[in-house]
Amino acid sequence: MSNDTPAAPAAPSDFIRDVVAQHVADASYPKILTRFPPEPNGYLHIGHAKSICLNFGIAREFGGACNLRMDDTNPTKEDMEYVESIIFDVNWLIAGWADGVKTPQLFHASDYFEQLYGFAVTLIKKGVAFVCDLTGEQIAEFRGAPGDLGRPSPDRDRSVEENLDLFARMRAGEFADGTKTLRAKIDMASPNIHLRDPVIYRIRHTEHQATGNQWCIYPMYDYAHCLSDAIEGISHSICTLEFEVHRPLYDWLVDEVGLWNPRPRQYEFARLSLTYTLMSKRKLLQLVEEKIVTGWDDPRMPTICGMRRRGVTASALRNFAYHIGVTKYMSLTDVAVLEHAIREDLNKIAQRRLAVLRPLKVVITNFPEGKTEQCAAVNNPGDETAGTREIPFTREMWIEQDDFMEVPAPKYFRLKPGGEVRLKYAFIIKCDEVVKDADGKVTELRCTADLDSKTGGPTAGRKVKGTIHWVSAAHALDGEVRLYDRLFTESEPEKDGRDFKTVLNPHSLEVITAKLEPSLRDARADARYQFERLAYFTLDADSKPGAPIFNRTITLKDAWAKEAQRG
RNA sequence: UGCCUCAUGGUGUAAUGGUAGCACAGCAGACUCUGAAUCUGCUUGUCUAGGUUCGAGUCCUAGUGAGGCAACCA
Repeated sequence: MSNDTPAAPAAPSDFIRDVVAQHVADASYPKILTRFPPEPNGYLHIGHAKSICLNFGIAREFGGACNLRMDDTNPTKEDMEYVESIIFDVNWLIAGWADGVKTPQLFHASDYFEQLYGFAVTLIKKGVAFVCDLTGEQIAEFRGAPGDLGRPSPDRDRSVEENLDLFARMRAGEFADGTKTLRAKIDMASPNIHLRDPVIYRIRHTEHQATGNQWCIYPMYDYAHCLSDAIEGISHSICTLEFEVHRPLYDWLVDEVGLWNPRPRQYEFARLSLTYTLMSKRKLLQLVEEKIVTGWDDPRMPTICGMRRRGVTASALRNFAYHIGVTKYMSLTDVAVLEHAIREDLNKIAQRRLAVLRPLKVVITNFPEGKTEQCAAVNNPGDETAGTREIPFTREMWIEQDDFMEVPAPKYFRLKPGGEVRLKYAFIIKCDEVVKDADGKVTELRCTADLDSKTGGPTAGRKVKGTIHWVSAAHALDGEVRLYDRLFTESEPEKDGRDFKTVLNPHSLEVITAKLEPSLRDARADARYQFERLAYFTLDADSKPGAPIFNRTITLKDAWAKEAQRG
């Protein structure tokens, strides 16, 4: 019964949370510590949102914490721009929900380069790592294909002293890129290819986004990730399924360095796939570079910044993540689940407004010229505290073209010749006359209003089947409205290896000028609006004072569209 | 061809050897000054074949199907 932030939904049950719960029950770890470890080589998307919600959600539910860690071990692909966007997006997504469990400090794999170097020396001294002179091609060839056996590198039995010397000189910058690597000495005959003496350090004379020119050797993901987890005291290292085959290497490295008890363990879950959506960073980059979209934050992008600009709320994204669950099954989630989460959240918070997207002039012939009557409109029918506002009603009005049919379809109950309809929050009107231009196109409707039918009036209770929205022509504010739709016409854009560019939706963006109710002049960037009977909208950052631009987040469900299609 | 993993309605998930449930989608209906929301109801499922058990979606074996793994990427 409190007005505080709503209680967290009951923790969902999934195989990872089950493990964590067991570890909490057994007190296996002093504290549950997860981490979200993106590589700063691109913008975060809704697939990352799933992972963020999982990692921060577990920390939150089990009294733990979660580290945000830049997995920045490959300076050739990483950039500060991405670091900043990732920090912003994560904070936005968890704000008011799990910000309390986010470790204040920002972590980097690169914070540990010195320690990681030391561990590598330890491994060399133990005789389980060696410097290898093979080229990349040779390494691949010696590694062998799955099913075959690998062959050992000729350098595999170098002495500890020589390895130590060579590795130090690698660090000192004596060798060119690609001429030497440090490799773990594990098992060239392993059926798991990742165990066939994996490369753990390579030479890269490249400036690093965080460490500058301090290093010219950089650890590989497999080496850096598990040890970074261990250094931070991570209890549960949660990643996606493709790392499953890396787990034996993760365990081998942590155990060989051997400093941690309890030690971190890796768990894998299936990444998110969504219908009508591309998820790979590479493909999203392609959309940006080929200018199919306007940028990473184009409202059609499945990036967190794109969805935010589109008007999607963080809580909608979190609820979505909650609903789809966590498994090891490679599923394809219907984008309708996401859309439902968005509508559910927006329905609760959106301010209702009247706006006409495709205007048709209506003249109320029995309403005096020059007169303005204020109509009280509720801001949110589900939230009394949202209050009401006044909308001006005059003789000349805009209504939606779709809300009139000269020859009405079956079951159509909006305006038609001789028919009645209610103007929301105002009068019931009757269509007396249809005015057309030379081409026979309807240009104007002449109607009479039942002047007693306004809310509170004597005939206010009269039932008419249809209610439509409207805007006073004299008061209407012209505003740009960007109508976004899904980017692809096919639910699986890349099905059977098809090029997604062959199934782009040519109507994924339509820009129109709409007639807005005057109060929208004061629209706020942080608010969400529902243009009644149409869709949810949010103000775009491109807006200028007096020249608002609205992005359509998502349409309202439309039973009539379905019905009309059937007929 | 080797190794790893997964398989529950149309979709996503729950059921931890004991009545197969939830959500989305769909379909009906109620209500409605949003063809929205809300409410009610309905349809649809344990990949196959064996086995263990009083009892199997769950355990075992085999098969089938799907995904992953052979960057000095993560």
